[in-house]
Amino acid sequence: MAPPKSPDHPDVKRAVLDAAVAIIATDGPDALSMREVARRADISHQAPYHHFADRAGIFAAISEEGYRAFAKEFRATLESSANPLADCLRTYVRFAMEHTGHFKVMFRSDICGLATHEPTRLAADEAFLVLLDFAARVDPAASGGPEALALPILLWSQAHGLATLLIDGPLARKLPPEVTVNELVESVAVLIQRTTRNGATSPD
Amino acid sequence: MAPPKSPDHPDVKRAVLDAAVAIIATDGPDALSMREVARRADISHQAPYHHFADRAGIFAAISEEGYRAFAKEFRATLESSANPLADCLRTYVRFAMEHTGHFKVMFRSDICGLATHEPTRLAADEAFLVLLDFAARVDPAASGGPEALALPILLWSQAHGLATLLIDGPLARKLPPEVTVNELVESVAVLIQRTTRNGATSPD
DNA sequence: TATTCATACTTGACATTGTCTAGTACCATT
DNA sequence: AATGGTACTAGACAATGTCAAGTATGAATA
Repeated sequence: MAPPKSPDHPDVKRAVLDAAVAIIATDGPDALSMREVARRADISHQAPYHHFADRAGIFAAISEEGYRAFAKEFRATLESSANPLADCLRTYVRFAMEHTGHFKVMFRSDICGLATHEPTRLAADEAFLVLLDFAARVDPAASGGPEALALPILLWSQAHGLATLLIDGPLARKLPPEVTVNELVESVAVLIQRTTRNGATSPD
Repeated sequence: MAPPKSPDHPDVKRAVLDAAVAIIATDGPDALSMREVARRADISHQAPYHHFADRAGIFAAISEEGYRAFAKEFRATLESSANPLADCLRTYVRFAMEHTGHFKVMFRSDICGLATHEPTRLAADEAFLVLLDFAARVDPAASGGPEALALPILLWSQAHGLATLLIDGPLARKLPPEVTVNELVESVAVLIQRTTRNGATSPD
Protein backbone atom coordinates (compact mmCIF):
# COMPACT_ATOMS: atom_id res chain seq x y z
CA MET A 1 0.00 0.00 0.00
CA ALA A 2 2.44 2.62 1.22
CA PRO A 3 5.61 3.25 -0.81
CA PRO A 4 8.63 1.16 0.23
CA LYS A 5 10.69 2.57 3.04
CA SER A 6 14.41 1.96 3.24
CA PRO A 7 17.55 3.95 4.14
CA ASP A 8 17.81 4.77 0.43
CA HIS A 9 14.25 6.03 0.28
CA PRO A 10 13.99 8.19 3.36
CA ASP A 11 10.57 9.49 2.45
CA VAL A 12 9.64 9.94 6.09
CA LYS A 13 12.43 12.44 6.52
CA ARG A 14 11.24 14.16 3.36
CA ALA A 15 7.67 14.18 4.63
CA VAL A 16 8.77 15.74 7.91
CA LEU A 17 10.62 18.50 6.12
CA ASP A 18 7.74 19.16 3.74
CA ALA A 19 5.26 19.34 6.58
CA ALA A 20 7.55 21.67 8.51
CA VAL A 21 8.03 23.94 5.52
CA ALA A 22 4.27 24.09 5.01
CA ILE A 23 3.66 25.02 8.64
CA ILE A 24 6.34 27.69 8.57
CA ALA A 25 5.10 29.15 5.30
CA THR A 26 1.61 29.74 6.66
CA ASP A 27 2.04 30.20 10.41
CA GLY A 28 5.69 31.13 10.80
CA PRO A 29 8.60 29.31 12.46
CA ASP A 30 7.26 29.88 15.96
CA ALA A 31 4.21 27.75 15.23
CA LEU A 32 6.33 24.70 14.55
CA SER A 33 6.32 21.89 17.08
CA MET A 34 7.53 18.33 16.66
CA ARG A 35 4.06 16.95 17.25
CA GLU A 36 2.37 19.30 14.83
CA VAL A 37 4.90 18.33 12.20
CA ALA A 38 4.22 14.65 12.83
CA ARG A 39 0.48 15.24 12.64
CA ARG A 40 0.75 17.00 9.27
CA ALA A 41 3.10 14.33 7.91
CA ASP A 42 0.65 11.68 9.13
CA ILE A 43 3.22 9.80 11.16
CA SER A 44 3.55 9.03 14.83
CA HIS A 45 4.59 11.82 17.17
CA GLN A 46 7.93 10.15 17.74
CA ALA A 47 8.90 9.49 14.13
CA PRO A 48 10.46 12.93 13.52
CA TYR A 49 12.92 12.28 16.34
CA HIS A 50 14.50 9.48 14.32
CA HIS A 51 15.64 12.03 11.75
CA PHE A 52 16.02 15.24 13.74
CA ALA A 53 17.15 15.80 17.27
CA ASP A 54 14.70 18.60 17.89
CA ARG A 55 13.06 21.69 16.44
CA ALA A 56 16.45 23.29 15.90
CA GLY A 57 17.53 20.29 13.86
CA ILE A 58 14.57 20.69 11.53
CA PHE A 59 15.19 24.41 11.19
CA ALA A 60 18.85 23.83 10.38
CA ALA A 61 17.97 21.25 7.74
CA ILE A 62 15.40 23.54 6.17
CA SER A 63 17.70 26.52 6.00
CA GLU A 64 20.50 24.38 4.62
CA GLU A 65 18.17 23.12 1.93
CA GLY A 66 17.04 26.68 1.34
CA TYR A 67 20.54 28.07 0.94
CA ARG A 68 21.44 25.35 -1.53
CA ALA A 69 18.31 25.79 -3.61
CA PHE A 70 18.73 29.54 -3.54
CA ALA A 71 22.36 29.40 -4.66
CA LYS A 72 21.38 27.05 -7.46
CA GLU A 73 18.49 29.11 -8.79
CA PHE A 74 20.31 32.38 -8.36
CA ARG A 75 23.41 31.12 -10.14
CA ALA A 76 21.33 29.74 -12.99
CA THR A 77 19.65 33.09 -13.45
CA LEU A 78 22.92 34.94 -13.20
CA GLU A 79 24.64 32.80 -15.84
CA SER A 80 21.84 32.83 -18.36
CA SER A 81 20.79 36.44 -18.08
CA ALA A 82 21.70 39.41 -20.25
CA ASN A 83 20.20 41.74 -17.66
CA PRO A 84 21.31 40.32 -14.31
CA LEU A 85 19.97 43.12 -12.17
CA ALA A 86 16.36 42.77 -13.20
CA ASP A 87 16.42 39.00 -13.59
CA CYS A 88 18.14 38.33 -10.28
CA LEU A 89 15.76 40.61 -8.45
CA ARG A 90 12.93 38.65 -10.00
CA THR A 91 14.55 35.37 -8.98
CA TYR A 92 15.06 36.56 -5.44
CA VAL A 93 11.44 37.58 -5.06
CA ARG A 94 10.18 34.45 -6.77
CA PHE A 95 12.27 32.28 -4.48
CA ALA A 96 10.85 34.01 -1.42
CA MET A 97 7.30 33.50 -2.66
CA GLU A 98 7.70 29.94 -3.89
CA HIS A 99 9.80 28.76 -0.96
CA THR A 100 8.34 30.91 1.77
CA GLY A 101 8.83 28.22 4.38
CA HIS A 102 12.55 27.99 3.66
CA PHE A 103 12.92 31.71 3.23
CA LYS A 104 11.42 32.54 6.62
CA VAL A 105 13.93 30.29 8.37
CA MET A 106 16.98 31.22 6.33
CA PHE A 107 17.02 34.79 7.57
CA ARG A 108 16.05 34.26 11.17
CA SER A 109 19.50 34.23 12.73
CA ASP A 110 18.24 32.76 16.01
CA ILE A 111 16.86 29.60 14.44
CA CYS A 112 18.56 29.16 11.06
CA GLY A 113 21.33 27.09 12.62
CA LEU A 114 24.20 28.97 11.01
CA ALA A 115 26.14 29.03 14.26
CA THR A 116 25.51 25.44 15.30
CA HIS A 117 25.05 23.38 12.16
CA GLU A 118 28.19 23.05 10.07
CA PRO A 119 26.59 21.97 6.75
CA THR A 120 24.11 24.80 7.06
CA ARG A 121 26.94 27.25 7.41
CA LEU A 122 28.69 25.85 4.36
CA ALA A 123 25.53 26.12 2.30
CA ALA A 124 25.07 29.71 3.41
CA ASP A 125 28.66 30.56 2.51
CA GLU A 126 28.12 29.18 -0.95
CA ALA A 127 24.98 31.25 -1.38
CA PHE A 128 26.86 34.35 -0.32
CA LEU A 129 29.52 33.72 -2.93
CA VAL A 130 26.86 33.74 -5.62
CA LEU A 131 25.68 37.07 -4.32
CA LEU A 132 29.19 38.44 -4.66
CA ASP A 133 29.37 37.16 -8.22
CA PHE A 134 26.11 38.87 -8.93
CA ALA A 135 27.40 42.21 -7.65
CA ALA A 136 30.60 41.81 -9.65
CA ARG A 137 28.49 41.25 -12.72
CA VAL A 138 26.44 44.39 -12.06
CA ASP A 139 29.51 46.55 -11.56
CA PRO A 140 32.89 44.87 -12.14
CA ALA A 141 34.69 48.07 -11.20
CA ALA A 142 33.34 48.02 -7.65
CA SER A 143 34.50 44.49 -6.85
CA GLY A 144 37.97 45.50 -5.69
CA GLY A 145 39.10 47.55 -2.75
CA PRO A 146 38.11 47.69 0.90
CA GLU A 147 34.54 48.70 0.22
CA ALA A 148 33.90 45.82 -2.12
CA LEU A 149 31.00 44.69 0.03
CA ALA A 150 29.04 47.88 -0.30
CA LEU A 151 27.42 47.07 -3.62
CA PRO A 152 26.50 43.43 -2.89
CA ILE A 153 25.00 44.47 0.41
CA LEU A 154 23.03 47.26 -1.22
CA LEU A 155 21.68 44.95 -3.90
CA TRP A 156 20.95 42.28 -1.34
CA SER A 157 19.12 44.74 0.88
CA GLN A 158 16.98 45.96 -1.96
CA ALA A 159 15.97 42.48 -3.05
CA HIS A 160 15.48 41.27 0.49
CA GLY A 161 13.40 44.22 1.52
CA LEU A 162 11.08 43.83 -1.41
CA ALA A 163 10.78 40.08 -0.88
CA THR A 164 9.98 40.27 2.83
CA LEU A 165 7.49 43.06 2.30
CA LEU A 166 5.77 40.86 -0.23
CA ILE A 167 5.59 37.62 1.75
CA ASP A 168 4.52 38.89 5.13
CA GLY A 169 4.59 42.63 5.20
CA PRO A 170 1.84 45.14 4.61
CA LEU A 171 2.61 45.07 0.91
CA ALA A 172 1.39 41.49 0.71
CA ARG A 173 -2.24 42.44 1.34
CA LYS A 174 -2.25 45.59 -0.72
CA LEU A 175 -1.68 43.82 -4.01
CA PRO A 176 -4.56 41.89 -5.63
CA PRO A 177 -3.29 39.06 -7.90
CA GLU A 178 0.14 37.65 -8.65
CA VAL A 179 0.31 39.32 -12.02
CA THR A 180 0.79 42.71 -10.49
CA VAL A 181 3.59 41.32 -8.33
CA ASN A 182 5.59 40.66 -11.47
CA GLU A 183 4.87 44.14 -12.72
CA LEU A 184 5.89 45.59 -9.38
CA VAL A 185 9.18 43.72 -9.41
CA GLU A 186 9.69 44.89 -12.95
CA SER A 187 9.28 48.56 -12.16
CA VAL A 188 11.39 48.32 -9.02
CA ALA A 189 14.12 46.70 -11.11
CA VAL A 190 14.03 49.65 -13.48
CA LEU A 191 14.43 52.05 -10.58
CA ILE A 192 17.35 50.13 -9.12
CA GLN A 193 18.95 50.00 -12.53
CA ARG A 194 18.70 53.75 -12.81
CA THR A 195 20.29 54.44 -9.40
CA THR A 196 23.04 51.90 -10.04
CA ARG A 197 23.78 53.18 -13.50
CA ASN A 198 26.93 55.16 -12.75
CA GLY A 199 29.73 52.63 -13.01
CA ALA A 200 27.48 49.70 -13.85
CA THR A 201 27.89 47.72 -17.03
CA SER A 202 24.99 48.89 -19.11
CA PRO A 203 24.44 46.80 -22.24
CA ASP A 204 23.70 49.78 -24.51
CA MET B 1 1.63 36.94 58.83
CA ALA B 2 2.72 38.05 55.41
CA PRO B 3 3.83 41.67 54.90
CA PRO B 4 1.09 44.05 53.76
CA LYS B 5 0.41 44.09 50.07
CA SER B 6 -0.81 47.23 48.35
CA PRO B 7 -0.17 49.04 45.05
CA ASP B 8 2.48 51.00 46.93
CA HIS B 9 4.17 47.85 48.24
CA PRO B 10 4.31 45.63 45.17
CA ASP B 11 6.43 43.01 46.86
CA VAL B 12 4.91 40.27 44.75
CA LYS B 13 6.25 41.89 41.61
CA ARG B 14 9.59 42.23 43.36
CA ALA B 15 9.49 38.59 44.41
CA VAL B 16 8.75 37.51 40.86
CA LEU B 17 11.71 39.47 39.52
CA ASP B 18 14.02 38.20 42.25
CA ALA B 19 13.01 34.60 41.62
CA ALA B 20 13.46 35.06 37.89
CA VAL B 21 16.90 36.60 38.34
CA ALA B 22 17.92 33.72 40.57
CA ILE B 23 16.77 31.14 38.04
CA ILE B 24 18.57 32.90 35.20
CA ALA B 25 21.76 33.31 37.18
CA THR B 26 22.06 29.58 37.82
CA ASP B 27 20.30 27.89 34.92
CA GLY B 28 20.25 30.54 32.20
CA PRO B 29 17.36 32.43 30.58
CA ASP B 30 16.11 29.38 28.73
CA ALA B 31 15.27 27.63 31.98
CA LEU B 32 12.79 30.30 32.95
CA SER B 33 9.09 29.51 32.85
CA MET B 34 6.22 31.41 34.40
CA ARG B 35 5.33 28.49 36.63
CA GLU B 36 8.87 27.89 37.83
CA VAL B 37 9.12 31.55 38.74
CA ALA B 38 5.87 31.36 40.70
CA ARG B 39 7.07 28.24 42.48
CA ARG B 40 10.30 29.88 43.58
CA ALA B 41 8.51 33.03 44.65
CA ASP B 42 6.07 30.87 46.60
CA ILE B 43 2.99 32.31 44.93
CA SER B 44 0.27 30.82 42.80
CA HIS B 45 1.12 29.91 39.23
CA GLN B 46 -1.11 32.71 37.98
CA ALA B 47 0.19 35.53 40.17
CA PRO B 48 3.08 36.50 37.84
CA TYR B 49 0.57 37.20 35.07
CA HIS B 50 -0.84 40.11 37.06
CA HIS B 51 2.48 41.90 36.72
CA PHE B 52 3.94 40.57 33.49
CA ALA B 53 2.24 39.56 30.28
CA ASP B 54 4.61 36.66 29.66
CA ARG B 55 8.22 35.48 29.79
CA ALA B 56 9.27 38.28 27.47
CA GLY B 57 7.75 40.82 29.86
CA ILE B 58 9.84 39.50 32.72
CA PHE B 59 12.98 39.51 30.59
CA ALA B 60 12.35 43.07 29.50
CA ALA B 61 11.83 44.22 33.08
CA ILE B 62 15.00 42.48 34.21
CA SER B 63 17.16 43.92 31.48
CA GLU B 64 15.71 47.38 32.04
CA GLU B 65 16.54 47.09 35.72
CA GLY B 66 19.97 45.81 34.75
CA TYR B 67 20.74 48.67 32.39
CA ARG B 68 19.71 51.23 35.01
CA ALA B 69 21.73 49.64 37.78
CA PHE B 70 24.69 49.26 35.49
CA ALA B 71 24.60 52.88 34.36
CA LYS B 72 24.37 54.00 37.96
CA GLU B 73 27.27 51.91 39.25
CA PHE B 74 29.41 52.61 36.23
CA ARG B 75 28.84 56.35 36.42
CA ALA B 76 29.61 56.37 40.13
CA THR B 77 32.88 54.60 39.51
CA LEU B 78 33.72 56.85 36.61
CA GLU B 79 33.12 60.06 38.57
CA SER B 80 34.99 59.05 41.69
CA SER B 81 37.98 57.36 40.11
CA ALA B 82 41.45 58.71 39.44
CA ASN B 83 42.18 55.67 37.29
CA PRO B 84 39.00 55.11 35.27
CA LEU B 85 40.34 52.34 33.08
CA ALA B 86 41.21 49.94 35.86
CA ASP B 87 38.32 50.89 38.12
CA CYS B 88 35.69 50.70 35.40
CA LEU B 89 36.94 47.35 34.25
CA ARG B 90 36.66 46.18 37.83
CA THR B 91 33.14 47.60 38.08
CA TYR B 92 32.08 45.93 34.85
CA VAL B 93 33.32 42.54 35.98
CA ARG B 94 31.90 42.95 39.46
CA PHE B 95 28.52 43.89 38.03
CA ALA B 96 28.50 40.79 35.86
CA MET B 97 29.34 38.56 38.82
CA GLU B 98 27.03 40.17 41.35
CA HIS B 99 24.11 40.61 38.97
CA THR B 100 24.61 37.57 36.80
CA GLY B 101 20.89 37.09 36.32
CA HIS B 102 20.48 40.58 34.94
CA PHE B 103 23.69 40.44 32.97
CA LYS B 104 22.76 37.27 31.12
CA VAL B 105 19.55 38.85 29.88
CA MET B 106 20.92 42.29 29.07
CA PHE B 107 23.14 41.00 26.31
CA ARG B 108 20.89 38.38 24.76
CA SER B 109 19.44 40.44 21.94
CA ASP B 110 16.65 37.95 21.28
CA ILE B 111 15.15 38.22 24.75
CA CYS B 112 16.37 41.47 26.29
CA GLY B 113 13.37 43.36 24.93
CA LEU B 114 15.32 46.23 23.41
CA ALA B 115 13.24 46.12 20.25
CA THR B 116 9.84 45.73 21.87
CA HIS B 117 9.97 47.38 25.28
CA GLU B 118 10.33 51.14 25.14
CA PRO B 119 11.54 51.75 28.74
CA THR B 120 14.10 49.01 28.30
CA ARG B 121 15.46 50.74 25.22
CA LEU B 122 15.69 54.04 27.04
CA ALA B 123 17.57 52.46 29.92
CA ALA B 124 19.98 50.83 27.48
CA ASP B 125 20.57 54.12 25.71
CA GLU B 126 21.43 55.75 28.99
CA ALA B 127 23.89 53.01 29.82
CA PHE B 128 25.52 53.44 26.44
CA LEU B 129 26.00 57.16 27.06
CA VAL B 130 27.91 56.36 30.22
CA LEU B 131 30.14 54.08 28.20
CA LEU B 132 30.87 56.93 25.79
CA ASP B 133 31.73 59.19 28.73
CA PHE B 134 34.07 56.54 30.00
CA ALA B 135 35.89 56.32 26.67
CA ALA B 136 36.11 60.12 26.48
CA ARG B 137 37.67 60.08 29.90
CA VAL B 138 40.23 57.47 28.87
CA ASP B 139 41.24 59.36 25.76
CA PRO B 140 39.61 62.76 25.23
CA ALA B 141 41.42 63.20 21.93
CA ALA B 142 39.68 60.22 20.37
CA SER B 143 36.13 61.37 21.13
CA GLY B 144 35.76 63.47 17.98
CA GLY B 145 35.68 62.48 14.36
CA PRO B 146 33.98 59.71 12.42
CA GLU B 147 35.77 56.91 14.24
CA ALA B 148 34.75 58.13 17.65
CA LEU B 149 33.12 54.80 18.39
CA ALA B 150 36.26 52.75 17.93
CA LEU B 151 37.69 53.31 21.39
CA PRO B 152 34.45 52.83 23.37
CA ILE B 153 33.75 49.66 21.47
CA LEU B 154 37.24 48.35 22.05
CA LEU B 155 37.04 49.07 25.78
CA TRP B 156 33.56 47.62 25.96
CA SER B 157 34.65 44.47 24.15
CA GLN B 158 37.57 43.95 26.47
CA ALA B 159 35.51 44.33 29.60
CA HIS B 160 32.63 42.30 28.22
CA GLY B 161 34.83 39.47 27.05
CA LEU B 162 36.50 39.15 30.40
CA ALA B 163 33.18 39.33 32.25
CA THR B 164 31.43 36.70 30.16
CA LEU B 165 34.41 34.37 30.31
CA LEU B 166 34.29 34.67 34.07
CA ILE B 167 30.58 34.09 34.63
CA ASP B 168 29.94 31.19 32.30
CA GLY B 169 32.96 30.53 30.19
CA PRO B 170 35.79 28.08 30.69
CA LEU B 171 37.64 30.65 32.74
CA ALA B 172 34.98 30.43 35.43
CA ARG B 173 36.01 26.94 36.47
CA LYS B 174 39.74 27.39 36.14
CA LEU B 175 39.99 29.92 38.95
CA PRO B 176 39.73 28.73 42.58
CA PRO B 177 38.45 31.56 44.86
CA GLU B 178 37.17 35.07 44.22
CA VAL B 179 40.35 36.66 45.48
CA THR B 180 42.23 35.63 42.41
CA VAL B 181 39.46 37.07 40.24
CA ASN B 182 40.31 40.49 41.58
CA GLU B 183 43.96 39.91 40.91
CA LEU B 184 43.17 38.73 37.42
CA VAL B 185 41.10 41.82 36.68
CA GLU B 186 43.91 43.90 38.09
CA SER B 187 46.56 42.48 35.81
CA VAL B 188 44.30 42.61 32.77
CA ALA B 189 43.66 46.27 33.55
CA VAL B 190 47.38 46.89 33.56
CA LEU B 191 47.71 45.26 30.16
CA ILE B 192 44.88 47.29 28.68
CA GLN B 193 46.35 50.42 30.15
CA ARG B 194 49.62 49.69 28.45
CA THR B 195 48.08 49.10 25.02
CA THR B 196 45.88 52.17 25.33
CA ARG B 197 48.66 54.41 26.56
CA ASN B 198 49.35 56.31 23.37
CA GLY B 199 46.96 59.26 23.47
CA ALA B 200 45.40 58.30 26.80
CA THR B 201 45.38 60.65 29.75
CA SER B 202 47.97 59.17 32.05
CA PRO B 203 47.95 60.73 35.54
CA ASP B 204 51.75 60.99 35.82
C1' DT C 1 16.79 -21.87 6.55
C1' DA C 2 16.76 -20.22 11.13
C1' DT C 3 18.76 -16.77 14.55
C1' DT C 4 20.31 -12.61 15.72
C1' DC C 5 20.38 -7.82 15.68
C1' DA C 6 20.01 -3.05 14.48
C1' DT C 7 17.11 0.46 12.43
C1' DA C 8 12.66 2.74 11.80
C1' DC C 9 8.71 3.35 13.58
C1' DT C 10 4.32 3.07 16.79
C1' DT C 11 2.00 3.42 21.06
C1' DG C 12 1.09 4.71 25.62
C1' DA C 13 2.15 7.27 29.71
C1' DC C 14 3.95 11.24 32.27
C1' DA C 15 5.46 15.75 34.01
C1' DT C 16 5.47 20.45 32.60
C1' DT C 17 3.86 24.44 30.41
C1' DG C 18 0.67 28.20 29.05
C1' DT C 19 -4.04 29.50 29.30
C1' DC C 20 -9.01 29.68 30.44
C1' DT C 21 -12.42 30.06 34.02
C1' DA C 22 -14.26 30.71 38.39
C1' DG C 23 -13.76 31.95 42.92
C1' DT C 24 -11.97 34.68 47.16
C1' DA C 25 -9.97 38.39 49.96
C1' DC C 26 -9.18 43.08 50.48
C1' DC C 27 -9.51 48.00 49.86
C1' DA C 28 -11.61 52.35 48.53
C1' DT C 29 -15.83 54.58 47.25
C1' DT C 30 -20.19 55.99 47.85
C1' DA D 1 -23.70 48.77 54.51
C1' DA D 2 -23.53 47.95 49.55
C1' DT D 3 -20.59 48.28 45.42
C1' DG D 4 -16.93 47.56 42.49
C1' DG D 5 -12.27 47.08 41.14
C1' DT D 6 -7.69 44.97 42.06
C1' DA D 7 -4.63 41.21 43.44
C1' DC D 8 -4.46 36.92 43.98
C1' DT D 9 -5.71 31.64 44.49
C1' DA D 10 -7.29 27.26 42.70
C1' DG D 11 -8.85 23.85 39.42
C1' DA D 12 -9.10 22.13 34.85
C1' DC D 13 -7.58 21.68 30.03
C1' DA D 14 -5.12 20.95 25.76
C1' DA D 15 -0.57 20.82 23.98
C1' DT D 16 4.25 19.87 24.16
C1' DG D 17 8.64 17.32 24.89
C1' DT D 18 10.31 13.10 26.65
C1' DC D 19 10.80 8.43 28.55
C1' DA D 20 9.90 3.49 28.13
C1' DA D 21 8.26 -0.49 25.89
C1' DG D 22 6.72 -2.79 21.98
C1' DT D 23 6.50 -4.13 16.79
C1' DA D 24 7.96 -4.74 12.05
C1' DT D 25 11.38 -5.13 8.59
C1' DG D 26 15.47 -6.08 6.42
C1' DA D 27 20.41 -7.39 6.52
C1' DA D 28 24.09 -10.16 8.50
C1' DT D 29 25.52 -14.39 10.36
C1' DA D 30 25.56 -19.25 11.44
